[in-house]
Amino acid sequence: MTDRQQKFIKFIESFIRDNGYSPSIREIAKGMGLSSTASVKKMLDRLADSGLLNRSGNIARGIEIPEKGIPVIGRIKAGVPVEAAENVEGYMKLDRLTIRSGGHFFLKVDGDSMKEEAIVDGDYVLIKPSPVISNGQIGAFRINGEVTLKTFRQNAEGVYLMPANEEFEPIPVGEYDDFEVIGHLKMVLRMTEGSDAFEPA
Amino acid sequence: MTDRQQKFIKFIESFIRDNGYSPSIREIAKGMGLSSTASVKKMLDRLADSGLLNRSGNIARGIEIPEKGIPVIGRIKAGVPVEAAENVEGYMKLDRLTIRSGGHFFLKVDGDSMKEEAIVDGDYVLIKPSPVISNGQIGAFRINGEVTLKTFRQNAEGVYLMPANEEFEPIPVGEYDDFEVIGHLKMVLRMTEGSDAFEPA
DNA sequence: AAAAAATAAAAACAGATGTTCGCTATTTTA
DNA sequence: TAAAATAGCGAACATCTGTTTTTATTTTTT
Repeated sequence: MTDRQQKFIKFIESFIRDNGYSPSIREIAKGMGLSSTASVKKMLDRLADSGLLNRSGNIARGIEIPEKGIPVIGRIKAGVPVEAAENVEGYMKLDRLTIRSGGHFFLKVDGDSMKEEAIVDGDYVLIKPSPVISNGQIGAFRINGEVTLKTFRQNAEGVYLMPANEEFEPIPVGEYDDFEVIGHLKMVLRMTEGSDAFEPA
Repeated sequence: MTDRQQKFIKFIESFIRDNGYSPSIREIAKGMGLSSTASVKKMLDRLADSGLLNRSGNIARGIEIPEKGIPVIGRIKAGVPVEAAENVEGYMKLDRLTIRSGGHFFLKVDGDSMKEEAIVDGDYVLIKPSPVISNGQIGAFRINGEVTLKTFRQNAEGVYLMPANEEFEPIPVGEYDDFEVIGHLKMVLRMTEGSDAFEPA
């Protein structure tokens, strides 16, 4: 990718970030200091050929720039800066979930009853709503008027909600009238102190 | 918000999700089974008045639906469905980080040396690159040709990288020539089995 | 140095797109 | 029940927007 191409991409990316929709060809021309739309179109065609952006032909403001997301870095060779492209194993797009969130929600974890599962106080757990859950899966449940995160366990002795911490006792579901499977655990997310990126607004 | 308004929003949201750009008024009309663009415009104006969507007037495909993100649910009253609006404490937008990722990257955790900090094998840790780190902070380090996630500890005895697991020994930094602070921990993210939403692509 | 490719301009064109107007039917509110 | 708001249609209009064509200049490649 040439410098010039890079500049086009940057402009389009920041336009989309600022406006929520992509720029028209004339807006790109203006932004790049050009006075002809033809020049812009040629560049866009070339960028599209290279796969650096996607266009749905003839559609107004239909430019899409493929989101790479945040790099996932694996093996790192000694002496090589961690940013080195050769170490990037892939990219993680956190926003995919936001977009296709089919009723998912976060619960903020209160207490350490799932400590042995590496889920601790203050963590956010992403729950996928579902009325059923498999044996051994971790999920969110409503029992006796409270919502709790536990492992679902069902055997000959009955159904239990299992904590993952010696200090807590299994909850015998049979002893309560009020029981509901809310959903099951899909993700655990923990923000460390001073991390402002994910503050729920 | 009326049912009808809800349907408009849903259609527009899914169109944007599918295409990457918002629908034209005629496309909305078609999608909603209407034959006049005027009807659509009226509805869009009303939705915009209510703040349910944003339009930058006269701009083709300029509809934006404010992203709320994923709801964070806190206290939940007995008997109330978890989706109840009154329980939503806020919304978490995961995509904010993607956008403003200033060099952040994920490391996939290998091993259980930070188990006591509730960071386990297979977790993804988000690292903010930085050449410095405070005493007691968890960070990523390169030492002796390997990258490791540890707690940084500095006292009268020297500098150590502390594991959070009895089975591992502190690493005395002074004994190695090759040492570098890569960055510090900002987030821990764990995908549970069968969670396809965050597969690094 | 000559040929090829990239960059750019200006103008014209066609189609896509948002807006407006007049009119009617239905639903909701007072 | 009467008035007001909502929903809808169809047509006409103005603008926005992507495309194409022609020509010229600059840069890169051979």
